[in-house]
Amino acid sequence: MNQVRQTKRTTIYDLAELAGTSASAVSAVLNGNWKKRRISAQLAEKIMRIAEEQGYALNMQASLLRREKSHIIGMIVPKYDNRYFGSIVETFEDMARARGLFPIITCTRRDPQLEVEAARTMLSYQVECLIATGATDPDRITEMCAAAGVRSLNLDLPGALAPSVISDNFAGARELTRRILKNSELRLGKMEPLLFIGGRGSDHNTAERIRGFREAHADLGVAVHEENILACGYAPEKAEKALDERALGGDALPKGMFVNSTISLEGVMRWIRRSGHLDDRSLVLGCFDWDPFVTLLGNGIEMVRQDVPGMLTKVFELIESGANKPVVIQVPPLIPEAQEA
Amino acid sequence: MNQVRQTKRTTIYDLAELAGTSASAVSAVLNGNWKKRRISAQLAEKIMRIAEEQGYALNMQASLLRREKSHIIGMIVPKYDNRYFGSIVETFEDMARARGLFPIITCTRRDPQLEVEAARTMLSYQVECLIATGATDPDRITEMCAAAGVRSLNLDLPGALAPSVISDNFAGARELTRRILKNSELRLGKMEPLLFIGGRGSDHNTAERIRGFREAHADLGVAVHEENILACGYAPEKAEKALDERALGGDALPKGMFVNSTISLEGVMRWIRRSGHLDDRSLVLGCFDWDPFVTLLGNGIEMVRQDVPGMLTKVFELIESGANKPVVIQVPPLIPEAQEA
DNA sequence: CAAGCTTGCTCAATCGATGAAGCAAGAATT
DNA sequence: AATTCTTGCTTCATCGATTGAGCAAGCTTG
Repeated sequence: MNQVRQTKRTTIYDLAELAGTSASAVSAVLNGNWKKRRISAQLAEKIMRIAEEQGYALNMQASLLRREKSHIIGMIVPKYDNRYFGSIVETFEDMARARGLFPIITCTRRDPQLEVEAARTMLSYQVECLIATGATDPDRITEMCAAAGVRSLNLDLPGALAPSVISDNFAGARELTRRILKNSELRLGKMEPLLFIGGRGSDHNTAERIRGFREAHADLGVAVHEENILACGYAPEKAEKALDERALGGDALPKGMFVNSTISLEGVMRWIRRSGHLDDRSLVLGCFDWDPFVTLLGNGIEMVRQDVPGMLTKVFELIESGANKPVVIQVPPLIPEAQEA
Repeated sequence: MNQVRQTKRTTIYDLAELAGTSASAVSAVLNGNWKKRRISAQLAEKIMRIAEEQGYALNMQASLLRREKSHIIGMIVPKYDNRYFGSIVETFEDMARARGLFPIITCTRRDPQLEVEAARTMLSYQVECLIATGATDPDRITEMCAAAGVRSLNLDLPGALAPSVISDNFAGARELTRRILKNSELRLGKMEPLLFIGGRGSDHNTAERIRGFREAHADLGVAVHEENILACGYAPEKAEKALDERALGGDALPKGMFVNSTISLEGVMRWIRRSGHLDDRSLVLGCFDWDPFVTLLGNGIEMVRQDVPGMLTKVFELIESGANKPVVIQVPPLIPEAQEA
C-alpha cells in the first residue's frame, strides 16, 4: 500500500551515532557556532559530511522551541488578485529574507473572522512580528498581539493602536483628481465635476481619497456633486451595479471618473463596454492603483502607483527601530508620466 | 528603552497553576480531547475560561514537536504578479484550510537556487507535503522531499518523479490557435499563419502549446513558419525585444499572434503601442492565460483560462489518495465565450 | 464487605535541538 | 613537579505540549 518511505526523519542523534560523537557537538557544528564551542575543524568537517550524506534537515520546531527568538515574521493580506497586494507580498518576502527572517503570509479575503483566526494561528507559530495589511479591524489584531507580547504593524490601512504605514492617499488623490480634471478640460474643452467610484466610505483610505478628490475640485473651482460619490465597495460587480443605479438616477453620468482601485476599474470598464461607451473617447478616467494593462487600455487612463518598496522599507525601519507608538507614516505614491489621450 | 512587554508568553503550566490543576488536564481540555481523557465538564469549562482571560495561545512549535503529524502543507510558487498564480495561491490556501491543514507559501521568482532553499526551509518546518508550482527543477525538489520522507507534487509544470497536475496545454493551445485563425479569416478575410510568442522553449508547457499551435495550423491547412515561433522567455521586455528583432528580420510580421502568457502579452501590447499599431484593428490576438483587463483591451483578444479550482481539486485528491506514482494529470482549461472583434 | 469497575484526575517520559556547566587530557607556566 | 591554562569534547536540563500509565476515591456487584 505505502511506498518506500523513511520511517523517521534523521535527527542530530542519528548523526551523532554515525559520527561517533555527541548530539550537542552535531548541533554546534550544524548551527554554525562550533568555533565558539571549540569543536575541532576535523570533527566539524566529518559531521557536515555525514549530515550531507544523510540529507539531514533541521527540525525547526525543536529548534524554535529551544531558542528565544523565532525569526518568523507574519503578514496577513486581504487578496492576491491585484498588482498592489501581489507586489506587497513579493517585496515583503524578499525584504524579510534579506534580514534573515522567515516570512509567513496568509490571505484573509477581507473577512474579519478569518483575520482574527489567522492572527491567532500566526501567534501560535511564534511570529516575532505581525503585519496586518489592509485589515478590516487592525486594532483587534494589535490587541491580540499585545496580549501575546508580540509587536504588530499596520500596512495600507491604519490602526489606532500600532504604527501604520500607508500611502499618502490625500495627496495622491488630489493630484490624480487634478490630472483627470485637466484631461477633461483638454479633451472635452471644459472641466466638469467627476464621479468618484469604488472603495468603502468607512475605510480610512477611501475617506482620505474623497477628501483629496474634493480638495482638487475646490482648487480648480469646480463644484463636487454629492450624488457623484459612490463608495460602493471594491468588488467589480458592485461598481458595475452602482453605475447602473446612478445612471437610472436621472441626470447624465459625468464623463470623468475617479476610480478607487483597479478591481473597481474592472467593473467600471465592464459597465462602459456594456453600455456602449467603449469607443467613447470623451470618457476621461483615472485610477487610484496601478496595473500594466490599464495603460494599454488606451483611453489615456491616469494612474496612481502606490510606492510598495518605499512602504515596506518604512515597515522594516519601524520594526528595526523597535518603535511601538501608534504613528501613521504616509508614503507618497508615485504618479507615472501623464498618459497621452 | 523597551516598551511594556510581557516577559513570557502564557503556557499550559501557568494556566494549570491558575486553575489549581495539572498541565496535562489543561492540555487535554484545550486541544479538545478532554472527553476522551475523562476530564469533568466543570473543570473543562473553568480551564477554558481562564485560558480565554489570559489570552492563551498554543505554542505550535512545542505541540508539533510532540505530535506525529504537522498538518502543514507547503507550496512554492514562482511569482505573485499575475492572475493565474494569484488565484492558485488563494484557492490553495482556501482548500488547505478547509481540510484542516495550515498552508505556507513562498515565492521563488523562478530562481532554481531559491527553489532549493525554500524547499529545504519548508522541510525544516515539517511540512507533510510540498507542492512545487511552476518549478524550474521539480525533480530536484522531489528528491529532497523523498530523502526526508515527505511527499511532493508538481503543479503547472510536470516532473518525472512525482505526480503532476497541469493544464491540458496541447488541447488548450490547439483550440486557442484555431480561434485566432478563425478570427483572422473573419476579420482579415484570409487565414494567415500566426506568430507564437513568449515562454521558454525548454519548458514542457511551452513545448506542448507549440505542438497544439502547429496542429491547429495543420488542421486548417495553414503552413507554420518556423521563424514565427519566438519562445523568448516570459518577461514583458523579452517579448518586446523579440518582436523588435523579428520585425527587423525582413518580411512583415504576421497580423495574428498567439501570446503565451499575460506577462508576455504586456510586452506585446507595449510593442504594438510603440510601433503605432495600437488602433490597428487588423491585429488578431490570443493569449494563453486570463486577465480581466485583457477582455477590456477591446481588440477581441481570445483567452484560455486555466482551470485553477479544477487543478487544485486534483491536487488534493492525489494527496488524499496517497498516490505517489509520477502520473501527469491534465486538466482541460476553460475557454471563455468567443470575443467579439 | 471484599473485589471489581468507573470516574477524574496526576505523573513522568517524550519529541529534537540547544547551551551552560563540567570534565579529561595535554600544554604551558612557575 | 605542581599548578594553571587551553583544547575538545560530553552530560544534562530545558523549551511547552502530548499521552500512556497509574492512582485514589467513589460506586456497583455478588
